[in-house]
Amino acid sequence: MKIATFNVNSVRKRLPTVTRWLKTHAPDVLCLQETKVQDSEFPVAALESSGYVATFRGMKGYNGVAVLTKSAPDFVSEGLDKGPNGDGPRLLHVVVQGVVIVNTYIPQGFKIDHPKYQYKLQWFSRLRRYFSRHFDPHQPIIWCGDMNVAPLPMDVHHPEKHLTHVCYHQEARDAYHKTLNWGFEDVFRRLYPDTPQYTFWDYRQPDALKANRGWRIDHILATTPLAQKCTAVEVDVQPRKGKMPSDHTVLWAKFAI
Amino acid sequence: MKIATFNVNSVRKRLPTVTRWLKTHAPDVLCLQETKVQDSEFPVAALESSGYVATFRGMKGYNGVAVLTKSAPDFVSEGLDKGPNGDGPRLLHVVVQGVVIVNTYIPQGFKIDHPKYQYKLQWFSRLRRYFSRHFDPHQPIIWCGDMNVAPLPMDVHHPEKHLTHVCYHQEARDAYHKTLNWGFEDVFRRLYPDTPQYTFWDYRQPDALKANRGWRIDHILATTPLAQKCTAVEVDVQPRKGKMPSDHTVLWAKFAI
DNA sequence: GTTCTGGGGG
DNA sequence: CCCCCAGAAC
Repeated sequence: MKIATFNVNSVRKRLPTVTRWLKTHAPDVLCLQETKVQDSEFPVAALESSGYVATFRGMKGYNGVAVLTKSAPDFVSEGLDKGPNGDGPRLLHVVVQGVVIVNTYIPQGFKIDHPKYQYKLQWFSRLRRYFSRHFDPHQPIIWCGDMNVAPLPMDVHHPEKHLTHVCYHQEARDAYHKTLNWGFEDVFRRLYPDTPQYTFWDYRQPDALKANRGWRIDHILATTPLAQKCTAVEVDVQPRKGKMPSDHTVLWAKFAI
Repeated sequence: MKIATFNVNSVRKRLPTVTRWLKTHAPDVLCLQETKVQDSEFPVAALESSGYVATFRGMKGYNGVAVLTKSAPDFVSEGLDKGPNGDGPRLLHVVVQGVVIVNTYIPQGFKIDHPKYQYKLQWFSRLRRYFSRHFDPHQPIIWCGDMNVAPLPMDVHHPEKHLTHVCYHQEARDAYHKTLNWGFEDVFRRLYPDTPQYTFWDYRQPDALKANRGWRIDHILATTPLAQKCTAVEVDVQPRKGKMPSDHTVLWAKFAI
């Protein structure tokens, strides 16, 4: 089973990138974040003709998540909680081929002294509760998406310069790790303990890609029974290098199931 | 000498269309209207590498005219008058290969009961004065551009439905013809007195192009000595049919000089 | 429909 | 830098 995650920064703007990637890589599952589109405008048809079923939950202008699968999921749920405060456009939980997949777009947090940052930190604890409430770490579960956290110094260029950045600040890393420690493993780091490899390069940073000034903030995490079956993980930089790129690129992992 | 006119509706958005057209048709002169770009942002380099010198006068967001020539013009002037009321971004007057070329983007006029319509009508009389002040009808002069006037019933689909439209209203046609009668001939009508042929199809009209519901409002006019040497005129519908089209298309004419 | 503007967001 | 939105223009 091949599963991928990609913060598209508008699924409508990135439709050619997405369909080409699906064609080339034929993943079983592609999780998207920042689709930035209302459900009524989600490009279902284009993805259908690429051979994928789209499960999506979006809103006007911001956020939005989607899961593309080769066949319809056996189960679908959205948001951390029921109701309007559940942040539907940030979490999709599906079951495909017996595997639970939780696709999240974690709040970025703006600045460490802003209420949005507290919201981000709380999001991780709410998510940990979500996992506890619904699953057991012995189940095969994948948690993936844009976590807006670079877990280790090697996961950001010039870490010492970013100590107060919402994606590297100690509290954010702690909150992320606490949720991860519910029962997940970072499959990229499992296979490549020492390889610096980014998944995001800021549009605003000039020559960010050329100079490789990026961040590893997109992750695929798996519970131990699944992580043990992970045979390959790769960051595909191609989409970021191509034309009309998202600021993120695709991360994928293969599992022997 | 081959000269063309094209309302691009943003020269930046239409750069691929323009460069492809230059490559395919190799005109001596291409006049552009609605470039919608400040002079500091005009895409000089891209047009230079197509082998053309760009003379341009634009503003932020609206209007803007340009003349592309194979070599630098011998003379350049902008606007109907000196100063801020001269409407520089609506008129460029250049001299190339001994031929005067006046490229205009005539005000559209909004609605016939609006002050903008009076401004449009006045524009034609100011332009006639411009011709009188600067030229003689015996000189070889070309006046071309987006005139925002369909001169004859055959120049608009359903003329009877557009009697109060600012581009077909009698006063607008009269104003246009009065300026034309200073000493110009419509070279398209000279060669094709009875052929309905549009140059503009409204984006908003569904299937406008397919159903050919358009307007002939872009024109190439020449003083008699030059008009007599006109050997070919054509509306090239290709750019309007292609992807990312302007709402106008290219009109070109060839002169045996 | 398509492109601008300006403002918000990352 | 690139995306969204709403509003204006044609």
